[in-house]
Amino acid sequence: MFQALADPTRRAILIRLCEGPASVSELARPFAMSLPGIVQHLQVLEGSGLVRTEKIGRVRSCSIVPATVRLAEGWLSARRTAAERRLDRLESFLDSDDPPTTTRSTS
Amino acid sequence: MFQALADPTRRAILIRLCEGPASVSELARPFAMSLPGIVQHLQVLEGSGLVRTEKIGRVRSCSIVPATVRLAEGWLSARRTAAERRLDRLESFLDSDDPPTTTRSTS
DNA sequence: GGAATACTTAAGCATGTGCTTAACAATTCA
DNA sequence: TGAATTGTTAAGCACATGCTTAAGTATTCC
Repeated sequence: MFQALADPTRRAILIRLCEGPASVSELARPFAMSLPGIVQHLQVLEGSGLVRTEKIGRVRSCSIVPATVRLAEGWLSARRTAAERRLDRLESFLDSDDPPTTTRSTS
Repeated sequence: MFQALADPTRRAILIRLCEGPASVSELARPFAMSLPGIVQHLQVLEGSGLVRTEKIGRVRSCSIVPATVRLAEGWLSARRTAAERRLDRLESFLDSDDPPTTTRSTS
């Protein structure tokens, strides 16, 4: 998932898909890149679950999957809040003289 | 930033750093990987701004930078809400007969 | 049917990434 | 001082990644 987000072209494709579904060649138009190149990026995006595609007739329609984006978001949020929570505890420990609830070093 | 998050070892390092700062060799301990390998991952993490390091004496102390994590989170959040907003408009359009506020196709 | 459209597949190539080992600092401490 | 600890640098290697071109395969439209 983060692997899929790591490439600027793929992020640009995601940004475009926020405005609505698009065909492969519509997605390719803004880029100075061959169609197969774009298709390969789409495969990575689809493999990560960030994008869903459906072929109707000869045109493949691509759309973003918000739930998967939210998943990545949730991962980051969990880490960040854990880190911040720790910093908050540290801060309040430094501010007051009250003994903290639990620590191992200060027996 | 997403590039830095794309590697599982680096994500594991981040998870560890949520619990507090750690030295390079402390970070390396859980992994079946040489020290230089870990150092290289730390360089990527520091380059992305996700981790801050400071060398005191002969030990380098590494800590997570929540603000940068929040930045990545914000990027994802912006995309997701844009995509969801569009889907909500679509849904309410399908549910009611009221004309939507703005669209280009239905002049 | 036959030409145009919209992709798809396959192959190949240059560069990037993740890792290793080996050798080299720099710091601490007996 | 000199040995142990902690990290750094450099080189090299295997494999992954991002791209290309060339040649297919469906679909649609005339």
